[in-house]
Amino acid sequence: MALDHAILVSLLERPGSGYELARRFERSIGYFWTATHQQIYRVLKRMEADGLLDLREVPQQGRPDKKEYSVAEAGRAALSRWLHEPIEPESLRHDLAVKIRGAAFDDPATLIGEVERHHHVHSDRLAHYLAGEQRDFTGPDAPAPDPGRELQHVVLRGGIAYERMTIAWLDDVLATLHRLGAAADPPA
Amino acid sequence: MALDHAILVSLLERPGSGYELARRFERSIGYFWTATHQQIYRVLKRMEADGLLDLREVPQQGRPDKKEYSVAEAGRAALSRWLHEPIEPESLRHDLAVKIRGAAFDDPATLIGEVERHHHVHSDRLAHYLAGEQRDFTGPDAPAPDPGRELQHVVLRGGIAYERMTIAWLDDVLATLHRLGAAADPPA
DNA sequence: TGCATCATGTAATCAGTTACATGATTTT
DNA sequence: AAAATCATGTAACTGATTACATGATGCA
Repeated sequence: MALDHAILVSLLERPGSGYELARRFERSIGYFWTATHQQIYRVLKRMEADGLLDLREVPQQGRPDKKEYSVAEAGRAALSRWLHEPIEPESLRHDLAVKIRGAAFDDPATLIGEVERHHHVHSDRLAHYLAGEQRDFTGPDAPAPDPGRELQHVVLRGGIAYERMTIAWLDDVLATLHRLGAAADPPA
Repeated sequence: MALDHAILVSLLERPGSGYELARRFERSIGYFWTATHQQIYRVLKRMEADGLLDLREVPQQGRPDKKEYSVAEAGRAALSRWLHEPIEPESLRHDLAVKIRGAAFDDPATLIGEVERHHHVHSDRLAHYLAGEQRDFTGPDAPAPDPGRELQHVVLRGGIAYERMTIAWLDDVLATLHRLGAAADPPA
């Protein structure tokens, strides 16, 4: 149930509405935990009912009221408890790896376009992370470091390392697929 | 629904029972896709009912019959269709990253033991992958390469790269946690 | 005698995704 | 006039996890 904890962390960093949280889950915290707005609304409601979150209805002109959630004392305690519990190192779920092994039973060249597409997506993500790192941590206009920011930065460095590793591996995959294609289908 | 496809790939590589598949999902294919036996039995039953798999009941002495599944023509076609469809590059679900950001609201030193534990697990996995690579692909007793094995190898190289990257990142995380601890709690 | 392994499953619950639904405001 | 953004939700479905359940064989 790490979505609960991801929400607690995000709301401790800054209180906000379900909508705002959903947007944060598209960037920032979403780099390492995803959730859709439907899921978020459901969980917020449950956590508020359980007393983990406080709710403040903010009336707005011409718009539906905004429900701003913040972390209640019980929520903070729940997060702390979770931080002290060991968690399992996660196991991967990697569709592309399944596809690559499956390609042995089809034409490996089928996958070249797909792998290139993934390569492109990961290159974009890397560029995006690096820009964010520059803006928020290493650039001249970055705010002064404090423990919270240091921890955010080390997590972002993890994302950067992951994207770099993935890109290098996809290069390896592409080279392998081309090699197999060339062997099966030698030039005239 | 990539579990279906992971099962198809595994059964194409070698037919087997639910029990055998469950064990393969603890190693080999399980390096990049996890599933428990309960899940596997359920999915096998459904896929057999849908005509994607063939079932052969193998009577055994003193033991319950073994149900050996193999891929039917329709299953092969379904796999091929899936290989030609684009899939979304997966988004991460990384509990530990959530914890690290959460540590800003608790004592960061809490996490040192946890991070060391993960470091240990990933080091073990890396050693295990490297031994497997030696045994199956690069060592003197490794079978001759063919396209299927080349693809298995490139997937394994991905696992190795992932573990190496993760270990290096966890070193970075540990150094960061120690630095924060030292700053908060200077030596006497 | 007890534990691990082989071999199979059901039931209940929880988490996550997809589709549907509404309605105002702001920007192009 | 249309599209994007702000803001909230329900309902149905699918997928994954956890707990429970059975029973033989073989090893220490």
